[in-house]
Order: sequence, then structure tokens, then C-alpha cells
Amino acid sequence: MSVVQSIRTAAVAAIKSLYDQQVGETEISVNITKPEFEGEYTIVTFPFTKFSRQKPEETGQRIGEYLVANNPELFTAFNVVKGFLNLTINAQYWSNFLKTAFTNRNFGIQPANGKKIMVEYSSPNTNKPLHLGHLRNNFLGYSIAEILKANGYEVIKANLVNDRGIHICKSMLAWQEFAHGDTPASTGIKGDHLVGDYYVKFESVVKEQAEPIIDRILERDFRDFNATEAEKLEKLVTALHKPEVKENEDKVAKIMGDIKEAARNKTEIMLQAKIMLQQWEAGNPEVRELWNMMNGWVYEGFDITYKKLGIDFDKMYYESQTYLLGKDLVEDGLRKGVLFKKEDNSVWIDLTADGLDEKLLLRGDGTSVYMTQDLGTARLKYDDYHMDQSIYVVADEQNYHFKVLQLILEKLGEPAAPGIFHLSYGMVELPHGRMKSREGTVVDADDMIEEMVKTAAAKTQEAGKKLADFSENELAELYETIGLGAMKFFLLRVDPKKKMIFNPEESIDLHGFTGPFIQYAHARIKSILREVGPVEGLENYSYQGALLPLEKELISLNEQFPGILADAHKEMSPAVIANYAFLLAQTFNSFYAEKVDGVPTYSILRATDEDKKKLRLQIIQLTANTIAKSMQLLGIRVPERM
RNA sequence: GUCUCGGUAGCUCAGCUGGAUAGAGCAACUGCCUUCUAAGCAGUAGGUCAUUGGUUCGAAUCCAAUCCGGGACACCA
Repeated sequence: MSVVQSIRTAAVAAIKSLYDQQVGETEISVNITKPEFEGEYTIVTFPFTKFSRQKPEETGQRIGEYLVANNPELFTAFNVVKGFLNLTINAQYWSNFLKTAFTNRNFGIQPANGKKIMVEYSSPNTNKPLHLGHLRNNFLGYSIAEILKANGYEVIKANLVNDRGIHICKSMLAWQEFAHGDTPASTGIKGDHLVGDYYVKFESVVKEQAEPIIDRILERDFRDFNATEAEKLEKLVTALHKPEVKENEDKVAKIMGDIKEAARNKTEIMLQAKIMLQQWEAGNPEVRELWNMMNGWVYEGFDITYKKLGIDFDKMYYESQTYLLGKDLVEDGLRKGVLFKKEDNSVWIDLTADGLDEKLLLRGDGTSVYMTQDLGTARLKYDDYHMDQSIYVVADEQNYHFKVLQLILEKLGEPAAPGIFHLSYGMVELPHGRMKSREGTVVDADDMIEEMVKTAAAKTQEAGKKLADFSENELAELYETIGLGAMKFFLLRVDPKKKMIFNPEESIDLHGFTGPFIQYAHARIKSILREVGPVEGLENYSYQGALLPLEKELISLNEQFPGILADAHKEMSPAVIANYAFLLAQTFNSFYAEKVDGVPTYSILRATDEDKKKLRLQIIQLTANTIAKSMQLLGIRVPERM
């Protein structure tokens, strides 16, 4: 049981006995005492004055007296400041905790609870390489999976690869037209990048071909369009000439956007891509062969990147195998009367009663849409694993989609419905705005990794680290650990819900609130432990004396780890872990560095006596373990030396 | 227009289930390497917690309104 939990239980008993009042444990507000006051934990006593019918000071005094008298193993002293009851925890309590925790390799890790959770993340498109936004997704998904495991869940990491569709045909078509048979092997370009280059090529050709069409639209020459389309465009062009629109930049931009989109759809190359998609769906052998070949290149590229990132999956789903699913769900829905048909035979669900719109599920021609696929995939996943929860790590621009998805599943009575959870995260933006792969304003993941590893190498050499005995391979591994550590920490330290801004001009820092800072603290501890070597009887040792402030603080911080782990799960946020790991490393660094009159306060090698030495060894060993475990939850490795 | 998320130091972010004088890191400025690793430590300076009103012993935190910014509301995925 945690200290905070023990304090709550004791306080509930105290109030029951003193005031004959039954309060819930959660009603007791327990905080960490501010440094300027004596004590480690503080109970806020204002709320108790209602039934104590005393001033907060008197209430605190009485509860304090009762707590110390009845829980000597937990409390040794208290003081009251206004409505705050500050409690001093018995040093022996800390020593006992330390003794049991520091050798426990699984300290904080919860036993299996028998529940199963699927985390779907990464889910890349096979028409372009991964970029910075994908990295946030990948790190988040991986870390959440680790956090869930540590909280006792069985986790299935799933990846739903978006391997078909018009965007895939775009890069295929451009490759066919312009590549002259170039392959990753013939060019030395990584497969995903080669394919991505042709996706960009496609878009530039579209832009080129769209220009004359746009000009014609603006001159009300609608020869490229059918009657209904022309009518729409006519309205848009008319609107464009209205004076009140002319003045409004946003409106002009929106109308021009619609016009451009219409023109893009009529370009020669876009029409060809659409034909290719139809051929793909019809199973045309040549198209399928091209598709297989190019996707193969992309997968080879992805494998390299995933491996470098230290990210893996237990189950792969491919959209080419799931995109037709969901139609039987629609049939069920029609039978149950949850869905309805319109006169053109299209199938819809009416969500207006829930404050949402009507949503299309099957087109008039019987083909499915994105939502239909997702419904089908949700059922497929559930049939595969019967998990208690299904987490989708997807950017927040799809909040509406997932709200609708869950609602429809509910209305259809699907067993998967209650477990759907959209782990929605904010996009990574550049200082000027969003990254757009169509416009090539993306920070490439592979470039980013390479740069960070290089930076780590340069900084290590610059700092003149004593690593002369490291082999080439060991050095390379160290640089990777540091560079990737910096990158992962940078992306995970921010609350996932919030969008974050990345400035490529300023490379990711290695000082301060960063991964390497924490890795460094770990390496320092390991260095001391190597120096000291094995100490006889350390496992069963229990310190008996008084604790100095930072000794107490470090033990207490470590003791919070299981609670932090639970919080991270509750909040679905690796940032909780990142902040904690930083605080722990920071506190250790103070512990390590503090000197009074040139004499280190917390020296281990030159501790004033054997007891202090053993105590501090236990503290730093536990701290190193907790740091390592926290970082592992973030998918970050910690070096023994750096 | 409707829904939704955000607005805290020059910058990037914590704190938000109400609690004491609002915290980090970066950037700026002062000190500290004859050594348990200076990727560090100690310190200075920097704030109308978007605005206004409300709830209460107490509000950055809860409620309402307003302002500013992002996103969504496709027979695209």
C-alpha cells in the first residue's frame, strides 16, 4: 500500500473516532508538503470544519495528535499551519520501504489482471515515407502499450496498413510514367522514399495540368465538366465576384480551394489514376503486380525505419483485405431497422437525435465508404481477440469520425462498441503551420533520426567523454541510444492531446528537460555502482538512523512510481511518465552534487560511515531502476555509460 | 453556422478530481570541474494564468459569457 493510501486510511479512522463522521478516502485531500514547511505530506483540513465545528487550526491539531498517537509506525510528528496539517513520516517507514523495493525488479509493475487491450497505431499509407507526425503516433502507441502492460493488461499491438486506394495508385501511375524502370536496387534509394518521390511527382503533374482548367473555369468555360458540375462551378465563380466575398480572404480561399479541387479531378493524370484504381479493384493482373512490387519496396523501407525506432507489432491488418468488410454489418443494420435506404439505394444512419448528422454507409452503387470499412474492421478485430478495450491511436482531426464510429457500433449492438477508445493526439506542426506531404513541407522521419544520431555523436565527442575503450559498434549504439532518446522524449513529454510545434531550425536539445538528461543521471548512478562493486549484506540491510532531506526526498519520489504508473494509464499519457522521470533524475543530480563548504553532503564512496553508504547505495540503485523502468515505458533505452 | 480542442514567463511546456507565496526547461545574466561523469549543480531576472462575471473559507483549476487560434462537420481515406 502506498504512503498516500495509508495516510488516507489513517485519516478516515481518525475522523471516525474523533468526530463520529464517516468520510470516503477520496474526500481526503493529501498533498506533498511544500518545501518551506516541515513534513512530507499534508492533509487539507478546511473541509472537515463542517462537522468538527472548530476552526481549521484546532481541527488539524486534533487530527494530527490522533494520527501520531495511533500510527507511530507511519508518523513521528506534525504541525499545523492554517488549514494544513503537515505530517512527518517515520524514517523507519522509509527505510523499510527502501529495503523491500530496491531489490525488487518488478517494483511498481502490476500483476496480470486478465484483461486484454488492443492498441492500433502507426497505420501508415504505403505511398510515402514516414514523417515527424507519424513518429509522434508511433512513439505514443508504443508507449501506451508499454504503460498498459505495466498496469497488468495483456496488450495486442496492431498496425492497420493503408495499402490500397487512390493515393496508392497515384504513386504507382507516376512511377509507371516517369521512372523508366528505376527501383530501390538500381538507384540506391530506400524503397519508401522512392515511392514517395513519385507520389510527389504525381501531385506536381496534377498541379500543372490543373492550371489551364482552373483558368477556363474562371472564364466560365466549363467544357471539362458535365451539366451538374458546371452549374455548381457557375455558382462558385459568381460568388467569387461578389464584393462582400472579395473582401474576405478566407471566403476567397475556400472558393478557390473548391475550384482547384474540381479542376484537379478532371486532369488527365487523375482520370488515369481513377481508372487504375478500378483495374486494381477488378483484380487486373498487371496492376496487381505493380502494386505488389511497389508496396514491397515500401515495406522494406518501413521495416528498416521501424527497427531503428525500436517499434514492433503483434498483428498486421491490411486495408486491401479489410476494405470490403462491413457490408454484412450494414445488412444486419437494415434488418434491425437501425439503418435506412434512400431512393437512390444508398444506405444511411440517422444520428440527428444524438446531435450529429446523417451518415452514409453504402453508396447507391453498393460500394462502401471509409466508415463502412472501419465498422467491419472493428468487428474483425473483436472476432480475432475478444479484447476488453480497443484503442485507436489517431490524430485529433478524426475525432468526429470516431465519435460516429462508436455510436454506430452501439446502435448496431456490436459487442466491440463499449471498448472503442480513440486516443486522440494533436498534430505536430511547423512554425508556419501544418505539414503537408502533398506540398512536400514535411520533416522526414529517416532524416530526422539520422540527424539526431549525428548530433548525439558530435556532442559526445565535443564533451570529451572518456569512452576510449568503446568499440566502434558500442559507440554507434550509444549515439543511437542518445539521439533516439532525445527525439522520443521530445515527442512524448508533451500532453498527447495538445498539438505541438517543432522548429526544424532549432535541433532538439540534449540539455535540460530532455531524454539525455535522464539517461545521464542513470549513467552516473551506474558509474558509482561499478566503482563500489558488490556490498555484502546490502539486500537485507535496513537503515535505522535519521534521514537527510534529499535522502528522504529521493526515497519518497521512488515510492510514488506505482501511483504515477496508474496515473499515466488513467490519463492515457506518457507525458506523465516523462515528467516524473525528469523530476527523479533532477532530484538525483541535486543529491549527487550538493556540497557544503566543499564537502559533498551525500557522498557514497566517501560516506561518513558504512550505514550511510549502504543506505545511499540502496537509494541510488532503486533510483536507477525506476529511471530505467520509466524510460522503458517511453520506449527509450538508458546507457550504462555515456 | 454547429460541434470540438486549446489560450499559463521572450520561446517550448508542467500544474487543471478547487488548497499555502503559480513551477520546469530553453534563451539572458552570476558563480561552481585537485575528480563518486559539468549532457551537471547553485543562484539572479522574467507572470494582470486571454477577458469579464459567478460559485466559496479559498479559483490558473469549477460554471457562464466574450475575444483569439487550431480542427471537424465529404457518396476522400
